[in-house]
Amino acid sequence: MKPEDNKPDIDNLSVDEKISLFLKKFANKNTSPNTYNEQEFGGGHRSGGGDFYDSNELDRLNIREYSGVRIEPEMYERLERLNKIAKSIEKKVVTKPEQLALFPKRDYKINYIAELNEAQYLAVTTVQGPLLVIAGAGSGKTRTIVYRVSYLLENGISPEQILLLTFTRKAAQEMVTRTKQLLKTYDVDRIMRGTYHAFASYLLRRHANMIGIAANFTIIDPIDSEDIIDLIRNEFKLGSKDKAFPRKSRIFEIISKSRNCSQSVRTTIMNEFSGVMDFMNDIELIAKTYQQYKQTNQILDYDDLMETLRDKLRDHEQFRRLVQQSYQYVMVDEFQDTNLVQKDIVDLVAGGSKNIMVVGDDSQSIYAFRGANFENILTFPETYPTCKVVKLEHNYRSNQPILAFVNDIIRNAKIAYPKQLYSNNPKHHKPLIAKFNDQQEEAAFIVSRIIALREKNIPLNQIAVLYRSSYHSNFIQTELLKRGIPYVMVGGIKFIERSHIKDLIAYLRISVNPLDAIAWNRILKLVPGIGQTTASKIIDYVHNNHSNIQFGSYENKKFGKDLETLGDMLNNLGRNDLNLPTKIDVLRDYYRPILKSREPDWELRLQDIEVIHQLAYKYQEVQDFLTDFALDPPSNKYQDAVKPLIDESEDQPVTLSTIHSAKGLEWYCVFLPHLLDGLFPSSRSLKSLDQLEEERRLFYVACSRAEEELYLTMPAYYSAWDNYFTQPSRFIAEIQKDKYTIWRPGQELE
DNA sequence: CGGGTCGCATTTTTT
DNA sequence: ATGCGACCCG
Repeated sequence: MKPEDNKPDIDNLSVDEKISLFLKKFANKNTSPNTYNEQEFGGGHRSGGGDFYDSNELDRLNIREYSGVRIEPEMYERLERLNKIAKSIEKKVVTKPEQLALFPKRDYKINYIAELNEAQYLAVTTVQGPLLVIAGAGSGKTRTIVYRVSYLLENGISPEQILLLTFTRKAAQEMVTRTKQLLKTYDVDRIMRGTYHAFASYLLRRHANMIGIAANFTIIDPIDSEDIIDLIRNEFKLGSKDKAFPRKSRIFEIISKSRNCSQSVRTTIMNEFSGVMDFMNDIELIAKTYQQYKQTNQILDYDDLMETLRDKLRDHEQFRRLVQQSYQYVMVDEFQDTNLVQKDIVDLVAGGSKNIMVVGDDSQSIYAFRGANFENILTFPETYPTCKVVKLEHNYRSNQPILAFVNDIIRNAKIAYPKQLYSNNPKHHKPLIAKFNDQQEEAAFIVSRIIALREKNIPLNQIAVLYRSSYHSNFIQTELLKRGIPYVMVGGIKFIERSHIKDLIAYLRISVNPLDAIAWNRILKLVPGIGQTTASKIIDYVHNNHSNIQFGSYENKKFGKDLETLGDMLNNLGRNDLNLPTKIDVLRDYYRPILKSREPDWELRLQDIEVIHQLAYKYQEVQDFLTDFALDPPSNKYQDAVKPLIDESEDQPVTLSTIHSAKGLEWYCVFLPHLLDGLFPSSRSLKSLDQLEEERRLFYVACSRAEEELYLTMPAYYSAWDNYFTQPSRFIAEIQKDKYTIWRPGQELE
């Protein structure tokens, strides 16, 4: 049967059937003779239960059989320079607490010496001057920060003087919550803490007058940014004929990357996006116009928040002094993930007191693709020559065999601070590596192990399946559904990015700022009869009308009535006597028919709006609500609220997550599927040493999430659109063979 | 000018 | 499957 025969019925197929259809399609695919190995697969046809790969393959893994990455001469220089710095820190490592306890001895509520290990104690009590804390995976990093905050408070530092910068709101909140538990009598809530972006938005709004910017600027997310780029491209009629012209998402990626790395668009394209070199001038034009557009419309995107704060701190002396005086003790979490602009901000804020502590693990830097510069942490000792260094290497998470495996991953890294994690937990077996005939068998193995664990009374929420890319979860999901195991997915599609949520937010944005052209453009096009051209005209009209929301000159058009209804609704949203939940009610009544006419699953989407409604009770001001929504795209909590995949059993769900979203978390047992070379490391990363190194760090992050059990699995083959992968990941091949166990088909596990 | 339909390319990771 | 852009008709 040809897949095409089924096309009309595809919606009626079960997930399983759909997947098997896909498989058939892939099996018929012509594959390049270079990568496809006839021998191993018996010509690609399965003929009943046998194994189609050489089961001894895992025994023979050898890193020399993998094609290496080309390394340019200047790369060697860089490696040498960085490794020199990395090694030099050994001289700065502090060992003696007595010299550093600068505060007078006093009665502490907390027995710091007893409750912390030696390295943690040093990190906690070294509070004057710059300090670099290299915190290996699972080494009690959060605990150290929490105790350090307590230590400062107990020594009479007022909470307002402490600044705690993190990458997620969750991390910031967790630290404060734990500090509160530790120290009940202090006003911990007055500590200034939050994400870089929240901190920037707070400072910029609060001191807007002083630094000469409008206090009511709009913060836009990347989707809005792409919309602006689209507008610009249409305006200039760029690339309308040329199929190869990059999409708005790619253009935005380039612009953002160039800004995060503080380099020109031209340089960025030449170095990292050579595929769009032909459109260099057009992209530069778009980038320039994009910046101007935001400026005229008082809009800041994520990168603007960072850049504006950096620039104002650098150039405005009064502002800088004020900020420096406000925050005498600065602590920065996950420093390896900062980009150049964020590093500048940190340096500027801490430039007065120089009481700055950065915590991070260079081996866990996995965000270079969006501009994170892990050299920031490596070069910290250069920026602050007098800095002290503490290394946290005692791991409280994983057992010794897993740590031995994890240490061996980092041994293969080309650049890293030297470190060896160790643990007092010697029990349990080595990580297990297994290969299967196909993805289904792999998934079946994983799920049966999950069931076995549950029978051993390991709660399901102590188990995670972590993968390189979100689409790698398909087979696992299918299998979990089939066997009735509840699960939650972390990462993936973001709630905030769904179009109906964006629509709702756009209405609210206009009620706060009637000059918000992006929001106007979005919602005007929802009115039947209004397209791009008319929308632009109406936006101009509103601007020239001193931003009064009324459409007098359009009342005779065929959409005049609808426009009037929209205007009335927006005016209601702007009323001061209605609270936010009531406004959402108004909004929902207006929006429901629009949604119904546009989306077949409108009822489901309406439920999402109910979630917004619930959230709205927490806010007094629409502005605050919008700021939070723009800065803290809350993916996880909404999925919790919506969670369609979990049945109502009392079972806690298994976690499915991308490795990126799993950072900082831990589970009793972790499965890493799809470990084929080309998938992980991704074939796209094999072009440069930097990218390959980052993939390895990602592998390190993944493996170090496991407390007691770690399973590394792979199917015998994987076909992608243009590629075919069969070789186990090189990251396994480069590990010493005594660090893991190979599973043989049919072998029983305890 | 708006809106529907068709065909094409597309998947890395996301605060 | 999906989203985006090109193309065409009213």
